[in-house]
Amino acid sequence: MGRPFPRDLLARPTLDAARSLLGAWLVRDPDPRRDAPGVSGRRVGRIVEVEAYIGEGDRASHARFGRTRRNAVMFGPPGHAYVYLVYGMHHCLNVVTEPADRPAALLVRAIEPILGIDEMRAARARARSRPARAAQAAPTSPAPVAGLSGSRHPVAAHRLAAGPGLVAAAFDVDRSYNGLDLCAADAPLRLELAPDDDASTDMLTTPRIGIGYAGEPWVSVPWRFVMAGSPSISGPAPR
DNA sequence: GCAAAGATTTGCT
DNA sequence: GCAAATCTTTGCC
Repeated sequence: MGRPFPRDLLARPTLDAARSLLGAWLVRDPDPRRDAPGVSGRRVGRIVEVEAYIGEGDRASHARFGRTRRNAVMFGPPGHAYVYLVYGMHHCLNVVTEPADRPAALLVRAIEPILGIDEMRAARARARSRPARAAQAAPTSPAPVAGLSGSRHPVAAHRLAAGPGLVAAAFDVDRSYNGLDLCAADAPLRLELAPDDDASTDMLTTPRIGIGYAGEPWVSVPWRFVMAGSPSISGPAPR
């Protein structure tokens, strides 16, 4: 078992928390209460891309509407999962940051798979073959054919979670995990410190993706953080 | 009560 | 490069 991720690192200003979260591990244990039949292996990946959403004034953040039923978790204590559905089909996983009553979170945009590659492939196949609404229903979907993604070619291992919707699909994250404490050592979905503090990797910052509606300065602030050189960052596969 | 848009991904032209 | 898929949430009447 790895070391649970310290909540203190997430209770700080979100841009600082982002640099701590980059490189951390996301761990997903089997969860028989809600998993599809056949899910038995642990999934582990290294977070290589996150985006910061900070405060009610951030016109790109869901918190811009003030506290609502959807975003209530963002207003809660740090270290919990904020999960929502975008475009009616994809789930997105966020890690809440900053002290309670200050709505902020980090969107997990990409993960480098470490363990449980086959389980991730199977989960992505399931996510594609059923509507998002059924994701929360009882675990009755049939086990998919191992190794097939539904496309002509199997997805390369390093691209399995290379995007926010793909992270949720590969790790079987849906709204049933909204509010879950990701710093708890016994949570089925949780954060862990990387075994070796990998300070060798450089971090890059860029503007956030897919928030053109927010206008300036929000479309330009460099609040997207990526591990330089990772083959698993979102978007077209890097050469 | 209804219309519109969205922190995306995929496949086809 | 563009559009479709899909459904919840927000905003306005």
